[in-house]
Amino acid sequence: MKSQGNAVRSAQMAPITVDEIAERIWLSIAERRLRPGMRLKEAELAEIFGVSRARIRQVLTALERDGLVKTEANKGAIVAEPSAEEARDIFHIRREVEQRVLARLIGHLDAEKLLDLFAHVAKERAANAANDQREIIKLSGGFHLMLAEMAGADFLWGMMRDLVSRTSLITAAFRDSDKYNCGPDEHEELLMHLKNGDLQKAQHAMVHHLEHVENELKLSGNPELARSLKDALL
Amino acid sequence: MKSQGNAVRSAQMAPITVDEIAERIWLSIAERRLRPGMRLKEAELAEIFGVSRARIRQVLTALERDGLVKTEANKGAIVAEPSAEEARDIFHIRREVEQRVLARLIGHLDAEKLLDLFAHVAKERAANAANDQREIIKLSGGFHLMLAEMAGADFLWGMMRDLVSRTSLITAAFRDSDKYNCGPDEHEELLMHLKNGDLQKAQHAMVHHLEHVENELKLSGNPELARSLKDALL
DNA sequence: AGAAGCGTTATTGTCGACAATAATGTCGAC
DNA sequence: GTCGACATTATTGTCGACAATAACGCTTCT
Repeated sequence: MKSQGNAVRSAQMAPITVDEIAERIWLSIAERRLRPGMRLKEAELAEIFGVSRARIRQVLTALERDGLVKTEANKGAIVAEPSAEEARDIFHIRREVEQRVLARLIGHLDAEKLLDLFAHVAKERAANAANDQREIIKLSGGFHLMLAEMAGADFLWGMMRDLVSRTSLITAAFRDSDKYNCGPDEHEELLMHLKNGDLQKAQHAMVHHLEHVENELKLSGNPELARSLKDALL
Repeated sequence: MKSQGNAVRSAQMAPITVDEIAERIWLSIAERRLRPGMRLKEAELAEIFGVSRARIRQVLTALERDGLVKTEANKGAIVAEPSAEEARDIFHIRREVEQRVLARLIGHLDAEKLLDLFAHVAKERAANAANDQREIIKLSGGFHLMLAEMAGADFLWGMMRDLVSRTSLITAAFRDSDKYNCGPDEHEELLMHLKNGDLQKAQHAMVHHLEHVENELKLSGNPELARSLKDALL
């Protein structure tokens, strides 16, 4: 079929932004619709999203910064293929960063922010009830990002965006079950400790939460199981 | 004066790469020739380096990723203005990442790599003796990056590149003396522990080293001293 | 039949020109 | 004289076209 309208997005509507495209791709990776090793051709993406290649190039640069894709000079971009070792590094560093976020947050945390956080967890719960995978993924990452944002620490926020992205990829690559496991219960428990102003317990809950997520992955044994075409075919 | 040759780099020589331009700017920032808050106009940079604006745009994107510049939509890029709090966050995270690097490195470290590391420190010593600031800066960061690279951990290496860049900026912004202080002695001490295969001592030396660097900065008291015009005039 | 060299095609990299936006300066009204 | 609206300028954002490079298939020789 050679098309009648060549782009998915029709003509005169407001063009999609770089961030929106990046999020769409991120979600596709997290949902395992885009698998590690898959090729991301610029022209193809440009057509799909109805934008110029220059836009797509910015998207790919951003995705590479967040560890979701890997680009090689003159060879284009593929969905990144994290190793189990790398996954452990990421979780290790993430635990440290998240603890720092909490330490910085506990200072300037007011009633309003706490309410927003609880409201966010409520949304997570709703998404879980509705079994809306895409929303679950977005909100799970969003919770951790929200903490970093409220902490008012730009550097840590940037780190967290990176780490959340990479965690999404890792989860997509190494979980075996289909249920996404950054559940609202542990988030809420964390919030209770924050509400009480107990940094130590909050940090402990955070570490436990992240270890829980990590332990549900099959990072043991085989370093990386067949995901790309070449791996699948030997 | 309206010029006779409009670019600094003459015509038919091989064009400078994005990475080279980024390094030049990084060094200028680390040497305090470019101060925090200074505006980086694309056209200006394009002229200086004799490349197109598209190239410069890539450079600025990379520099932003490493925390050296901050860009605002439709308003261009300026040299980043780190706060003292941010500086402390960065050192805190850097200590954790560096320890992880060492833990990963200690496994596959052979005689050849160790020799390369000692050779690198020797170069640092030579640069210090010659008082070559630019070389000192490059080699100091390079040592830490070298450790990450030898550890074979891509993720940690990316983190370290980011952290080293940001540390350079912080050092430029907050040190009062002119002598650069990531000295070869402490690097060599670290190597001795690595040579002995003593991870604990190596990590301890690393933490001590980084704390030493941090403590030589004036991060106390005033959150950030006047650097931009608006700060200077209140 | 297999492999190496070559031409073709597909894909990424680069650039210059134009559009959109924000900053600046100017004029006029009160 | 000062404030506000408007025109002008400077700067960034976007795009389409072209160049460079790498992947692929084909032919040919052994």
